[in-house]
Amino acid sequence: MKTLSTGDIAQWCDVNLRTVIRWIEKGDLKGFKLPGRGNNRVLVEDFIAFLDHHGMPVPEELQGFVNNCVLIVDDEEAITRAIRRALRSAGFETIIAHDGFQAGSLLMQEKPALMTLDLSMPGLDGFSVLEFVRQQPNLSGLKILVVSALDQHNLDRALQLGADQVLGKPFTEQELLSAVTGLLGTVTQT
Amino acid sequence: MKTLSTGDIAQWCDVNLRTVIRWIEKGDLKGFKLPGRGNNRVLVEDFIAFLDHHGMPVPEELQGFVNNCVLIVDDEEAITRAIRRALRSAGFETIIAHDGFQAGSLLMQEKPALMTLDLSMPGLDGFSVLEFVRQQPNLSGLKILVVSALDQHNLDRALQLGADQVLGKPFTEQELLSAVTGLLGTVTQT
DNA sequence: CACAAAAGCGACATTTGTGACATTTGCGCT
DNA sequence: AGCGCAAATGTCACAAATGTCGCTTTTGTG
Repeated sequence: MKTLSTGDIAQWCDVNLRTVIRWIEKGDLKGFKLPGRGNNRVLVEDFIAFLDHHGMPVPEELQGFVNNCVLIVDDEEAITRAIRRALRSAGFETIIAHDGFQAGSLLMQEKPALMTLDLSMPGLDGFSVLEFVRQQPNLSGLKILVVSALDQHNLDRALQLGADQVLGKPFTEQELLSAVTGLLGTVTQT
Repeated sequence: MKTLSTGDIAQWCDVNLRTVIRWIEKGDLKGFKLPGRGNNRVLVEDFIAFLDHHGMPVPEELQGFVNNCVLIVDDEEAITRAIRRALRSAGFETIIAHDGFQAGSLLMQEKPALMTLDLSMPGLDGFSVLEFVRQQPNLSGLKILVVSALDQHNLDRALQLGADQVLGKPFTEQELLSAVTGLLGTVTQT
């Protein structure tokens, strides 16, 4: 659990220390205070989220902390393997969940940057997953890519419920990769 | 009753050991001194209270199963309400999950001390949940109480797969409470 | 008992927070 | 473009908090 001081951040952002403190005070940048006089600390992941959110470049020293993990949720082994192969070759970490319980636990445990979600898994309603996830404040950074064979109406509904992007089945490897890199784009190059 | 040394805390907080000692000296962080030359020790609960009080993030390794929180997994509203009512009156915290995804996420997020699990929920195979949970090393402290209307053969199988106890449906409030307190008894006393 | 690793401590170096004030930036207006 | 205003950012000095270093003592492990 690495943290950064205001001074570190001031250097990375090429900005005055005073300004960093103001960002934190105003809530733009998430941080917390040490007991003493309230010296500020920022979790690396929060800092990266901050950079990402403002389209700022991530310093090389912090590249290692960039989260490029993708959770693949689908009950069909064939699909998950295909997606994993494509994403791995593009340099992403992957985890696979074959049912709702695994999906939920792995999501909370591994905190992936993106989840691919099949809407129609037996016993798991993709829409209620979307609703549930979007209610969790600490998953706010999670990108969701819905992958489904359902019609446009259902895809639209998924978007409305909080999916970041949808992909109809069948899809090409190209389409998948461009969707994922589009969502994680600025952060993932190694 | 686990304790932490100043070095541990220094690592968790990403802060210098010297600073931790100063926090303790100043009374910000509650601790006690060993006989020798006064090496410091801090109770985990005091440390967590300290982190909490200052809005600092709690390392995941420490938030495991030191609570009296029970996760109730069942798709039938009536059942979950009944269980919750019984457990609440006995002083337990409760969370409810109505499907597999919620169960998985809440399990990892809240780290309850015990989970009641229905074996036959639509779309969620209780047995595979047992298998999955018992494979996760950081869930080793979790107690699982299986609640099911299935026959003895299936209950035995659940026990074999890692359930700590089973309870046939229907059950009385008494039976439920004695099962839960039996499992948590030794762990939750504070 | 011996040895390695961790912890305490003092002195000193460095960083950080704060307030008051100067400077720059963004933006609408003429 | 020029102007003016408000918001954001930079500057500076000082006090407080935190980090560093070297050394000693304690604790952990065989």
